[in-house]
Amino acid sequence: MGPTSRAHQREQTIRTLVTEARRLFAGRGYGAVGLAEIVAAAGVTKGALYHHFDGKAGLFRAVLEQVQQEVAARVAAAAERHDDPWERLTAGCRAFLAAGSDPEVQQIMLVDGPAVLGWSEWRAMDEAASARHLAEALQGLIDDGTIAFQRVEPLTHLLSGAMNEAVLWLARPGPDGDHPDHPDHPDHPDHPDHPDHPDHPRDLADTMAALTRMLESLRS
Amino acid sequence: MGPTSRAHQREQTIRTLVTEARRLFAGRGYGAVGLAEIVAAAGVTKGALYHHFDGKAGLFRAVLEQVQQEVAARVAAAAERHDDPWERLTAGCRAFLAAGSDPEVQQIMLVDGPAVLGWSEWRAMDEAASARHLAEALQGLIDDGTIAFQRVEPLTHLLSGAMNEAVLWLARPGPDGDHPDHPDHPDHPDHPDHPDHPDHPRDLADTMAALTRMLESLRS
DNA sequence: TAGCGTGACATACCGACGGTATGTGAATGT
DNA sequence: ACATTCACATACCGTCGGTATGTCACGCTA
Repeated sequence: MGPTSRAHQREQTIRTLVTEARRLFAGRGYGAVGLAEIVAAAGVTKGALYHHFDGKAGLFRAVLEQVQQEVAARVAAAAERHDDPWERLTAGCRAFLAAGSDPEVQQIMLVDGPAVLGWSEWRAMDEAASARHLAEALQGLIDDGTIAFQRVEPLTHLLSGAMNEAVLWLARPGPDGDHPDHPDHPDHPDHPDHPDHPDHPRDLADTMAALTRMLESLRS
Repeated sequence: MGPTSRAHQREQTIRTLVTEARRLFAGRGYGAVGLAEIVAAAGVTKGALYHHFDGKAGLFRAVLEQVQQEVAARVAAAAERHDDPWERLTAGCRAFLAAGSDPEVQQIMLVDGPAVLGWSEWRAMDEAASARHLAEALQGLIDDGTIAFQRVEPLTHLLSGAMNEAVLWLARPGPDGDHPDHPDHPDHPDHPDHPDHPDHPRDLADTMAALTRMLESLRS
């Protein structure tokens, strides 16, 4: 079975640590989770954690990196299913809003990320993971004249910020408690009436419509 | 001089505590500032702090409330200098981007706020302070047909998020260190006279231009 | 294959921090 | 005047992030 080689053990420990930390950070936020809880869930001790990461923030950085990679992958996959640059952009935005429905994305990537690592480092990581693709897509549309000539950076940050906030708003808890403490998954949805978690199912569509209108308006 | 009445002492202590906490939180972030440092700067002890606030987060809440009030006041003041609803909106947005040049606004209101109090409470406070005015302005423009008919909430959050991110991006440190550690108070109490800095003077103009274009595009 | 260096942890411990319980003296109502 | 309450100060506690040190298995070399 699993060969107990050094490299394998190392990788295994790191993976478990990141996975459990991700689960706990997403559930109760960075500040409310202690290292003791993390290492207990991972079945190791603090010694192991500090052997592989430089402290709590370092572990969080690894978690954030993983989350960002996954979001970026989902967005890229959605974009690549289209050929027209404009379609690629809108599809990517749609995929981002959809990916944000994951509570892990909201809490780790959008709420705790900037506060724990500082805004500039968070921005740099987001840039490397996904904002770069957004900027490239926009630049392409500017170059071929699809949207009005302008610098990409301001536009990129405006759109990026708009979508980040939209993700958090879309995930807001409904009138009833959405996840009082743990986003646990009981087999029975509260209201079997409606399909699934969009508390306000029209919000996603309306938000995407407004976003599309904003993008559309940039056409020259 | 100061009448040493109970109410006066109370108010004085609270004000000093909030002021010093605001300065320290803005300078090094919520997590890096201890209560001991705050109460020492305010010239009181932890007993006083816990007598007036319910813990560190409670003090931060009071600080955030103050910062949000000030930003909202500046935005409102800028908006009220115009009569045309459209001008009021754009002027308000411009004032918000300018108000964000204050490092206290960036760190306290935009970075630590959501992480410390949780996104939903932060959102509720922002809603009460300023986002409500944005929503009302947009609703007015929708009602009189200036911009396309649509729900206000998605639009409000998209614009709010866009501007929040824009503020942080505009304040990014230049190639040289902007504020090595302490952006601590120069002798000039608040605004030197110009909002301040821009490391990249064209960024603010370009961002405002892009934002205006986005708004303009919503016209029906 | 015996030995040995190194990597991958576990254990024990420390200082600091957020929070609480209790004491105290001045201001205030009666 | 006296009692009460308020606005703190003091002393203390549990927990947490971080560190120093110990230990044992793996893997390379001779």
